[in-house]
Amino acid sequence: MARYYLTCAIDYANGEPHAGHAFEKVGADVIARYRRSLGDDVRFAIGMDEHGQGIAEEAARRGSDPQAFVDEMANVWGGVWRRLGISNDDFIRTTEARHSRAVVAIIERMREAGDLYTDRYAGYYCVRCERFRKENELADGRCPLHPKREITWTEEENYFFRLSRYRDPLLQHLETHPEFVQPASRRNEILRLLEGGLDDISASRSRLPWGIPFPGAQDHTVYVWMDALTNYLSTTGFPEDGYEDWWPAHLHVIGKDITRFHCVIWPAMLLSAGVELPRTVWAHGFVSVAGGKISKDAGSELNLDELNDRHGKDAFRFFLMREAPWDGDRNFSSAAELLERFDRRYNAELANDLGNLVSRTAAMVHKYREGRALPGGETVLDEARVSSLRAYHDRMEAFLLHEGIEAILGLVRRANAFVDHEEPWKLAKEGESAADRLDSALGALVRCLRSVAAMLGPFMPDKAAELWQRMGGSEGPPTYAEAAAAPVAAGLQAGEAASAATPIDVRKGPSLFPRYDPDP
RNA sequence: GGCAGGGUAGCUCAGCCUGGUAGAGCAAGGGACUCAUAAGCCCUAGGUCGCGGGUUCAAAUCCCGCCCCUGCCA
Repeated sequence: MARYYLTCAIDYANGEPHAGHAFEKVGADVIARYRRSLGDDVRFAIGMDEHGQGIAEEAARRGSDPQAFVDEMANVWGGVWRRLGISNDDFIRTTEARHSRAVVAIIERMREAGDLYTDRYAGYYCVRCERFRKENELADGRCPLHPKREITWTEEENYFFRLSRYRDPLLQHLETHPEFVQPASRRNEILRLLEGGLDDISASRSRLPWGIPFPGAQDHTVYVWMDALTNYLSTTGFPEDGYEDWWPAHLHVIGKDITRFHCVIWPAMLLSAGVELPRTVWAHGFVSVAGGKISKDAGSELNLDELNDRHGKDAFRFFLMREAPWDGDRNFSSAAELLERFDRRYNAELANDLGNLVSRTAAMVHKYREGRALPGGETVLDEARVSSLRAYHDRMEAFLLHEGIEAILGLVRRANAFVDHEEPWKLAKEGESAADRLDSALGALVRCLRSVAAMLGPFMPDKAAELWQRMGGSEGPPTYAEAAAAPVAAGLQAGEAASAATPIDVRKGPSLFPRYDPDP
């Protein structure tokens, strides 16, 4: 069984999660579930970044002890992810002992490699960015990203990491591994950044107690980004034996705003420490409202739990993946527009197209064949089904999740047209003479819905499982193998997909996606 | 300021690489049907393809300039 380790960026524990965070978690979860549906042994890790001055200050502001504060935040965030159906196998927190052990280990390896040295640093320090800014980087004497914060002149003796030394190796790695940074637009940005040269960066902070003590200099703490990045390694058990069962990671899912940390600093740290590099860093775009990240402004109208409850969590997951491209951005002009599109998509695509297809199929199988769909012969719908499976598989392997959904919906539309074209109700009236044709049509529809369930599983786990079971599937999530989709996944001939079908007992049930009628 | 991507039907976008009748989905209007969640199916879009030049028999599609938006870096 192939192993597959993927991660999300860990979240900074100084505030509440919003729809933008959900976009990343759901996308990564879709990939995790997709890999599982293919039979991979998946490890999916998410977590919290709990160190740094920003946390210490927020805790103080709330009159709380930092540890108590991050404990509370971990509960809040973890709860949200549970309600969204995020199937993470681990939840790493940077205040855990297993994490600081890994951080200390990697720092020590970097030191042994001769990549750490001490120097005096002076500059303006932005607490929110957790980084120094040069004078010419300031706007009106403040950090351009956080203009509301005072920025303070700071001088300190720091440890530095010889990042500059890794410019050429990194460039070479990106050249020889084009899949390392994706999508390609992000890779180009990193290439250009590297071509411009790299400065060494500080690896420690003094007078900042809320962090991991720097090995060999207990009055310093490890630079928060180096601390945070190492989480990907610490969930594998690094540096203990056996961590290589999961490392290198196949995929780091991150936001496009932190590519430099994941595509430059992190791999440089790993190169320095003599640890293998992750295979791919995927930088997704943002879901935004009125041009800004979804946050406090839109937050009142776009509360995550309310969005989750509006049409059910699976519908919300579907909406996020359907509406926003996984390789780009999606801006809504207002919170109202977002909700309107959510409602429309829900009614048009889930209730009308898919939900109705499920009920009309189940109803016909019961009305004309007492609930049992016979295999019948292959139809044009089987051809459409196989090509959808192919397209879906292609798109999902390329991490184009929104296009994967499109492949599913295309098949659903096709199936509805197929019903109207075949007119099974007429075939039923014709009796014996049309019996074969009726069986073929109903069989094709049931096979189609089984494949839809398999493809939909990563996006809408509960609804897909329900659909799967109604269409004669066994307990548990649908898989490629069982959904007559295995030949496609395995690259075999298309025709074999349908021939595996045997009589299928179909169950009727309440509407899978009841139409939403907003205050008639 | 440098680099990258983008500006196409009311909305969200595809097409542009490999020039030659402008497409899809949603929303809207009409029709035939009845298995179904009054859902589905079929028909209906006359949009200066950001602006101005150029190349060509022919440009949304290639070249040049400009305007606007977004991102990365300064």
